[in-house]
Amino acid sequence: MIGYACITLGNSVDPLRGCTKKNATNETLSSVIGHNLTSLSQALHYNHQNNIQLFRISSDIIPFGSSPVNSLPWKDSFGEELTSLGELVRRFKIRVSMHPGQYTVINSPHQDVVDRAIEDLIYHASFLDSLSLDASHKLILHIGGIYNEKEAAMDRFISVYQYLPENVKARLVIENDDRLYSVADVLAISSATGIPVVFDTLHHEVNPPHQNDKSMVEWLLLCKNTWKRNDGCQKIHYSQQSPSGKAGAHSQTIGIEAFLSFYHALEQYIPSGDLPDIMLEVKDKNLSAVKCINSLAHPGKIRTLEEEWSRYKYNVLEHDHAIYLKIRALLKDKTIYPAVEFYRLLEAALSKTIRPEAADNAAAHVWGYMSPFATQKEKEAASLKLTALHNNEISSDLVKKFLYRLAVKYEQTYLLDSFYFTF
DNA sequence: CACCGTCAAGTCGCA
DNA sequence: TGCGACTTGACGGTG
Repeated sequence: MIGYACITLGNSVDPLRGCTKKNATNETLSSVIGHNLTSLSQALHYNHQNNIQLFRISSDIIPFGSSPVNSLPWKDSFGEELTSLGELVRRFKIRVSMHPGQYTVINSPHQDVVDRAIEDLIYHASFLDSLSLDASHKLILHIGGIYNEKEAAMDRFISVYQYLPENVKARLVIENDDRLYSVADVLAISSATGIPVVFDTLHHEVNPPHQNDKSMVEWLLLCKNTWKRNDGCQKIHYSQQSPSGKAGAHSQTIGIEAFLSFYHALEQYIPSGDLPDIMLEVKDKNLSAVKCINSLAHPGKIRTLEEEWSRYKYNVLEHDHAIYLKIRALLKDKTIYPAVEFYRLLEAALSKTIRPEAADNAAAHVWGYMSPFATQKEKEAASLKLTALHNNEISSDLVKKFLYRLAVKYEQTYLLDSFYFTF
């Protein structure tokens, strides 16, 4: 399976809400939780409709879930919602996970930090428990800090682990990070504790073991051995270096070519029924998940690519008119399934900078959906905005927001389902 | 309504 | 001892 983390781009899932500590009244918390559970339900439906069976639930689903700031008995007051969310997860056969961030540290020398970290793990595990999910739905944790003494810090991790509640231990898996604990370190902790290891490809590239005597696939296979029957199949994190960012920064999108060569390398060592679940960590989230899934579909349907094209076409148009025409031509032949070539062209277009004339052209196409219904006032506003965009006097974001409001008003679902307003 | 500083968390490097 | 950087997306106050 291939999946993505926390956020579903596009217009089919309402973003999660949050609040600050000082605004965290019971009323606010309750309304945010209600909203967020609805959002999760939307995400599960989106994933199901798009053949995505791997999804990370955001730690922010319950604001201040492990803090005294939130004393709401949310498991009870949202019991029905949680039960039906769990049913959805099982019905859709989606494997979910949660991933406390870098600030949840159980190997700290400070007892209060450890206590809060344990509370945080309990919160995460109890959220998954509240959905009645089995132990293959995991909780991913980094090892923590080093504190000038790595051996001792690793020992502390191991001894704290022993005393974690059973429902946390049943779900806990550990991951190599991009600075401190390499896959070799994490495997050492795994052999002392039996905790399964999530292999993170980019962290491994940025922070390889000191004695790096193995290929990436060999390390990945060692991690595979740490997954036992009840844990479900091996999970890994896959991401690519952002060309513009610092080392370890995630890319905007998953480059399909590099992804496929990685995947095909795995296929040479692992039988197809036993390949790991791959969590993509990437800025464009579900968009890359769909891309990778479609690119691996072996008898793929051209219809799937046509639907993808309908979502991306105006984004492509505003980046590169020539590629827009190329993709249109590529999808003319309904007897083939040119997924990889399609995404290659898509990536080529979207990586180009937008020129004002092209942005104007795309906006004019989009405006064409609304213009038959628009009021005189809206027509005048549109004309002004499009001209200003053409002359590079206003940002295309501004024009998109204007067009988005009209698309909502006139219920242009074709546009609302597209990514034109997304990025 | 656009903009941008702030918020949460813990560690680590550097004064 | 203390402070800023690091990370992330949304909040929330300002203009």
